[in-house]
Amino acid sequence: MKVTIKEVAQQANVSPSTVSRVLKDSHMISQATKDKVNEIINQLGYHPNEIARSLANQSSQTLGLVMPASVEDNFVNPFFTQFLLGVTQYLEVHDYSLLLSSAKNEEDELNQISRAINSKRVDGIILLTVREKDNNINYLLENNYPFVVVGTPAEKEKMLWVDNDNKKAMREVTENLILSGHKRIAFLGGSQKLQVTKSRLIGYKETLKKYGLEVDRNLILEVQFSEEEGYRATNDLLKKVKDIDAIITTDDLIAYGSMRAVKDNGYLIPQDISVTGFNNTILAQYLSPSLTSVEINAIELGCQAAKILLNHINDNKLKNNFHIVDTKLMMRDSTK
Amino acid sequence: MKVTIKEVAQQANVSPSTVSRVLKDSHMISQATKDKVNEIINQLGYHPNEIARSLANQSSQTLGLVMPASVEDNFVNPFFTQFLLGVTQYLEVHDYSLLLSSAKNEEDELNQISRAINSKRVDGIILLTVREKDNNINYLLENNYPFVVVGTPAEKEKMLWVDNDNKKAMREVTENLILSGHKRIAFLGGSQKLQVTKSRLIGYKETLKKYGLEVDRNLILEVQFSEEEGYRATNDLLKKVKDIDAIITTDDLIAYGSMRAVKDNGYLIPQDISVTGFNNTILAQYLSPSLTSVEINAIELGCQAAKILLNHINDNKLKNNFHIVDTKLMMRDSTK
DNA sequence: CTGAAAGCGCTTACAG
DNA sequence: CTGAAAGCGCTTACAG
Repeated sequence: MKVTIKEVAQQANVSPSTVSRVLKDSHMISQATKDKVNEIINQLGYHPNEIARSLANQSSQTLGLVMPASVEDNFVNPFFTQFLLGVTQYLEVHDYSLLLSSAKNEEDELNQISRAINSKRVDGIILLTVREKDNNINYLLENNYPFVVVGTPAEKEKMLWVDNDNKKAMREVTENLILSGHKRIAFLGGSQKLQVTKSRLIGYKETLKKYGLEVDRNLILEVQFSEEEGYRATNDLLKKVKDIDAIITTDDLIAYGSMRAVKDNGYLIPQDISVTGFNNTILAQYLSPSLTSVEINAIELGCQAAKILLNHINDNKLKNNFHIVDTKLMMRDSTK
Repeated sequence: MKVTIKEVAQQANVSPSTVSRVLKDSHMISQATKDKVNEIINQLGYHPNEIARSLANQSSQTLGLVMPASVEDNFVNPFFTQFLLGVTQYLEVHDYSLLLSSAKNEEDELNQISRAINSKRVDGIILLTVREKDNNINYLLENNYPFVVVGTPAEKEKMLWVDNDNKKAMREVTENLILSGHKRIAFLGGSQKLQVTKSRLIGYKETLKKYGLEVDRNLILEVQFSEEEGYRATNDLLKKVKDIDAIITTDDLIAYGSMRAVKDNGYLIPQDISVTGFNNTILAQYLSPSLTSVEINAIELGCQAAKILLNHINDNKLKNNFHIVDTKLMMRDSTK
C-alpha cells in the first residue's frame, strides 16, 4: 500500500541511501544504478514522504502567508486572490508549498505568524501589509526570520520587499491628463502618512512641475477609501474651486463617488471634468462612463515576493532586497 | 537557540516521553510533573516541531486546497477569498493548517492534488468545483482519499459535500416577486446541465406553481455568465414577449446586462420590470438602480467544508456527509 | 505514574 | 560508486 524508500531499495537491490541519492540525481551514482532504481520507483509509484524529508533536511520547503483581517474588504479581495496566484505559481516551480492562515484582527496576525514559525512548518513568511509601527515586522526582524513584505517599508535596507511603482503610475496618469489638455488637476489620495500615498503624490507633483503647472495645495485632499468619502470630498472641492478639469483618485471606489459628485454638480464626464481611479477593479469597466484606472499587477507582485524570499532563504547572499513592479494605465471613457 | 523536547526533558529532570505526554495533557501524568514540565516549557519558550510530530503521527494535520484555474475570474474572486477565510478560521481552532496551491488549467488540478497527496503533506483535500465528469473526484474516490466538494455532486451519497441552498434561494426570490404583484417572471440561468442551475430552476418553478402561475418555457433561458450575454438574451426576450414584469438572473453580471437591455427597450426598473441578480457582488450595490441579489455565505461554506472533512478524517463514522448553507436575499431598488 | 527503546521515512557524513 | 549508521524531533507500546 504505502511505499517507502526502503521498499524501493529492497526491490532494486540497493540501499536506501542509494535510492535517496538517485532521487536527488546525485552525481555520485552510476547511470546504471539510476536507471534501475528509477524503474522500480515508477513501477511502485513511489513518492518521497515530504514530511520525513523536511525533518531530515531541517527545512519545510514551505512559506507562510497570513490573510490580513482587512481581506474581507471587497476591494482588497481581487488583489489578494491574484497575489496568491502569483505566489503559488512561483512556488510550485521551485518545489515549495504555501501554508495559509487567516487573522481575526490585526493583533491576531502576530499569533498566526509566530505559530507558523515556532512549529517549524514554514521557512519564511510573506507579509501583505506594511503598517506604520509594524509589530509583525519587528517580531520577524528581532527573531532574524526570513520574510518579505508587500509595500515599501520605512527602513528599506533592513528587509525584503516588493511594491508597485506608485510614483511612476501617478506620473503616467498625470502626464496623460496634461497632454490631453488638462490644467487644473485635483488629487484625492489616502492618508498622507502612508508610504503609498506619499509616492503617488510625488509622482503627481513632479509631473505638474515638469510641465510648468502650479502645485495647488487646495487641489490635494486626503480621503478615506469609500464611495461616500469620494463623493463628499469632491462635492466640497467643486463648490470651492471652480476651474477644476480633472480629478485623480487613488481608488476606484473613491473615483466612483467622485464621479457621482461631478455629475450632481452639473458637470459632464469627461467633457468638463475627467476622473481617474486606481486598482482597476471590476467597477471600473462597468461604471458609466467607464473609468480610466491604474491596474496593479498583483500576480507579478506575488511572484516576485515569493522569488525574492526564496532567493534569500536559499542563498542568503541577496543581491536585490526589493523588487518594483510596473503598473498599467487602462484608458477608458472617464478621461478625454 | 533551537529548543527541543530533549532540552525540556533534561531541564525538567524527566524523560522526553514524559514531556510528550505533558504536551498532550495525558491523564497518566501527575499534576506535579505537569506543572514542573510546563514551567520549563514556558521558561525555555519551547514549541513542538510539528514536522516531527507529523512524521511520528503519520498525519500532517493539514488540508489541501487547489485554486481552480477559473479563480482569475473577477467574479469568482470574492467568493474564493471568503471561502478561504472560512476554511482557515475553522482549521485554526482545530489545530489544522491549510496548504494552498494553484492550477494553471483544469488538467493541472489533478497534478496538484496528487502531488499534495503523494507527498503526504495533507490529510485531505477540499475541492472547489464539481464538474460533470470530474477527474479529480474520480481520482480521489478511487484512491479512497478523504475529500469534500463544494457544490452538489451527482452521486450525493458517495462523498462529502457542502452547497448553498439554491432551491430555497430561488423560491425566496420568486415568492418575493410574486407577492409584490409580478406575474410574468422570466428566468435567465446558466447551463441547465449544471446541478446548480437545475436546483435554482426547480425553486423557481415550484414557487410559480404554488401561486398558481403558469410555467412558460419561453420565459426560461440559458445564458453564459457575462454582461454581454445578459444583454443579448434579455433584448431578444423583450422583443418576443411583451408582458414580462420581472427577470430573475443567476448572476449579477447577467443581471447588469439584463438591466441595460431593459432600459434600452424603453422600460423602467423596477416600475415596469424588476430585475434580480445572484452572488451579491460589489456591482450589486453600486449599480443604478441598485440590484436586488442573493448573497452566498462563502465564509460559512468554507467553514462547513473544513468541518465535515475534519470530522470524517478524525472519526470516519460520518453522520452527515453533506451540509447545506442558507443564502440571504438582499432587497434593493431593482425590484418593487 | 514514568522511562528506555523502537519507530515514523527520510538524509548525509563517514568509511570503504 | 555504494552502504551501514546515526540523526532529524517527535510518539507510543511495552515494561516496570
